[in-house]
Amino acid sequence: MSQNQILQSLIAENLVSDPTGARGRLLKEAARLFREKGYERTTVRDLAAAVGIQSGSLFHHFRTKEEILKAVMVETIRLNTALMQSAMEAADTPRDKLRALVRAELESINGQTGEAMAVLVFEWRSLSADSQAEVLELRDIYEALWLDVLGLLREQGALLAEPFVVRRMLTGALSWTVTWYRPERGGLTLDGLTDQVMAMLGFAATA
Amino acid sequence: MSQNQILQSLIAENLVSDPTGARGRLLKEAARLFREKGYERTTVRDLAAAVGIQSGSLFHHFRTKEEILKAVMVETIRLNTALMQSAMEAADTPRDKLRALVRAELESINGQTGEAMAVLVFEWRSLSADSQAEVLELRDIYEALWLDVLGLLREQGALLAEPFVVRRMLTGALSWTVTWYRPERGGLTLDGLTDQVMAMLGFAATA
DNA sequence: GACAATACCAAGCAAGCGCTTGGTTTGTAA
DNA sequence: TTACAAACCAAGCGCTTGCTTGGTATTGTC
Repeated sequence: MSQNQILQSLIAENLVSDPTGARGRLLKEAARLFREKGYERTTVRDLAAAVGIQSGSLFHHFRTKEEILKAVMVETIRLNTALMQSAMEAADTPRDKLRALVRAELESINGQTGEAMAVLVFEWRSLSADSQAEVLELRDIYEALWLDVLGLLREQGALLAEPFVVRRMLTGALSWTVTWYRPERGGLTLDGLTDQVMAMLGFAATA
Repeated sequence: MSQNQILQSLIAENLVSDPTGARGRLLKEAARLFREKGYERTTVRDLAAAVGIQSGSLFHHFRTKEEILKAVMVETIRLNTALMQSAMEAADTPRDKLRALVRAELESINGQTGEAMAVLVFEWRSLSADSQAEVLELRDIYEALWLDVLGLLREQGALLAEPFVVRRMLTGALSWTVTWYRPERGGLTLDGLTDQVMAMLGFAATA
């Protein structure tokens, strides 16, 4: 299934908003602004202006500002969980599955959903405790994908460190790319970057 | 030189504030609050209350709230650069130097200066562009320490990936530990965590 | 073409924000 | 004891914030 097909089916199931609709457009702009200026520094007036309405009109679509932040996070996780699952299923060996996961996460961080992913990392504390708990549940689903694959590699002896530690290190390392990786300037492509990550873990690049 | 000796000499040179003095205590509380609630959500009234003065009195010590954030970051970098330099010089082989750097960075992130280090990572955007430039200059000094060591290992063939990529991945991975590593509960010590990081990079633990 | 429901606007409220002001206390040294 | 600066307080100003309110277009449905 292509990336776009996955997105379409999630929209059909009402799990993520159509980016061409009013709600979807707002969430996209919100992700951009939250990443650019941070959640706190982004005012409801900024958000409204970004989609061309009055600030008060926002509250017809969302009850609070925080609900917007939460929606950005929830929808991002839903989309990326689906993308990862699909990427992983397409690979055969544990090693290739790991590469697929790394590649997929790098893509979600540095591609279309990059702004929303950065928000997920950097604006976590701005969520209320209740919302944090809800979002965490969703995250667990796709963390399990990683741990399964890393566990297999560990059994094979291809990994010297503990799977749960490696996953957490990779979470940090891959998220952090958002602060420095610029594919447009400089020769490192997404596949090249994926190779570098695999090499760092001791897996030589495939031909 | 012990950690404490390094701190004392920096205080003597007026490069960091004495943590027992008024300014030092404020910076320590500021780091705690900034990390706990974020810079924007921390009010000058919070900061003042934390050291037992009125909010207006803060501005006798600092001209603006942002100046407090900047001071937290600057002093943290100064201290940690000194600590890293010292840790690295004590090691002999490139491999041991790398381990010393990893261990030192994990300690600064998860030890005494942990709150300030977390602020450095998560509140970066709250600094004005001018302040960012100033702080970046300081960072470059200790980034060079890492790149030197990683470059040596690369030449030796002990590292499969590019030094600058590895350093950036490690920055993310090690910073991220602040969100999950809890030495007090759970058996993983700081040395154990350091071993795990080295193992992830393909370096087996020494006896 | 009537009628809801949905989407929006214009205006502004109450609270909280960073910071300023004018004046008082405290520490230090001659 | 006096002199003076550093450290602090009490009060509050001007502004921005998230959000509410009462009303008006716009849209889809039969």
